[in-house]
Amino acid sequence: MTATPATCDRILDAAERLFAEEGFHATSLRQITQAAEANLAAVNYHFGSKQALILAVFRRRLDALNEARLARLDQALAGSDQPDLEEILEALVVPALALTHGNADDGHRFMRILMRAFADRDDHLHRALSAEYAHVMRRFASAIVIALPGIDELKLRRQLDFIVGALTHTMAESCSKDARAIADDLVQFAAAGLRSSVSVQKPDGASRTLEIHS
Amino acid sequence: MTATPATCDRILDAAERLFAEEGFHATSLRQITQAAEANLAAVNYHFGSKQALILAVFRRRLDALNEARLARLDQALAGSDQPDLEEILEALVVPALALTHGNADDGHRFMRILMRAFADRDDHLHRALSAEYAHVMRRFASAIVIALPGIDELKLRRQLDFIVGALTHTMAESCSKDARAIADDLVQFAAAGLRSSVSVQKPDGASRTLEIHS
DNA sequence: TGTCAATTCAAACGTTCGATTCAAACACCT
DNA sequence: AGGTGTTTGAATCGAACGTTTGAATTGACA
Repeated sequence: MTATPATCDRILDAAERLFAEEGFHATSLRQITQAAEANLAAVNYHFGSKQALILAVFRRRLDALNEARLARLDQALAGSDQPDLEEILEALVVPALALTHGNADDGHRFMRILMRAFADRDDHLHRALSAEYAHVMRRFASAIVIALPGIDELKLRRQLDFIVGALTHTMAESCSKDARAIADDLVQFAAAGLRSSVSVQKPDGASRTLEIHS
Repeated sequence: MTATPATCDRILDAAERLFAEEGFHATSLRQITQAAEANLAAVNYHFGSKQALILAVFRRRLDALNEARLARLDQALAGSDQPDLEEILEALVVPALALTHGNADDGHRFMRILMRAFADRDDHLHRALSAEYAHVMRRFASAIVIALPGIDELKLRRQLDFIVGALTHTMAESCSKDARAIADDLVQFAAAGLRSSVSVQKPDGASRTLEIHS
């Protein structure tokens, strides 16, 4: 299918850039193939259809992103019986800015695409995205339950959505040079938010979290 | 311009629904006018162009949303010299779910549109959106600085982006019947995140922040 | 060098798009 | 009723869309 690296990848790169800038439907195959210096028919030859190209652009990075997240999560959990919450959150957040494998704007662009995909009722795309994300989020939820025993799991699901939303929105809006600082701030912000729901839930004196009062 | 309520508003309603479901570019004027039981030419007559219709759909709710936010913010600030952080955050979050003025799905739909608009490099739309949001966010940042004196203002800007991203993402993804619980969780989550950056910044004993109530 | 499969190319297909036109229908005022 | 400005209707425009086709080109192996 995708034997040669040349045309096939040039199309993926051009499509990713244009999709991020203009959107899926607003970008024509003629724009993509022109930017990729490829023939118009090359898209349907290599990918079958425009919809399949969208999915290919999408999977190329998201698969790697979520794989990196889970690998880093395993690493964070391997240390001890009581994993560090901040390390878990870094496993969720930091790989997102490692998307910038070559061009420094790649991560920024892909976050825009990610936000579009979330916003789209594109069905095929939205379905595939939600399914894959659900698996990853379940893993992270389990890890956080270990790090913060007693946390309400329904609330945790929502809070994970908060974190993903904050990460996606902020990285899509901000320039990529701030990505590292954003990630650090988000980890701290999210850790405090998560801990707060535990300390409210378990007001018994032995709470190890949040004992900075007056 | 928009004297009669009938056709003009029917078009706006249909456009909002279709934009949320299909996206701006994927929705044709023919779909909109057919759903609105109006003539194709009515769109260009009433709004001038498709782009202007998008802006009109957008402004109709966003103006009201941000107005409600600022009104509730003023109310939260009027109470005392030391405003309550949770009340400020509620002023940011709660009006978003009050968008559901008639149909319960309206707010959910509009959040999808909002996310699309953020993701779009639509330029006119993105520019107008960012400008209007910047004004509101500046007001909220000032209020939070009063509620949490000593907070780092650059970090606060990022944290406000976290909150807006979490709100938009979560309300767009979840069904609207959970909106109230989501808002409550988000306020608590965000308040803890904001307070954490202050307590880290000012570890001197007299920190008045973070007094775990109840 | 000849062969064959993989890839690229130019050209065209039918469809749908946003926009425009002009006449008919409507509402409102004197 | 007659005149005026506003709104809708049906038809049509050129442009751009995604897709398809079949011939030209390439490159590896015999």
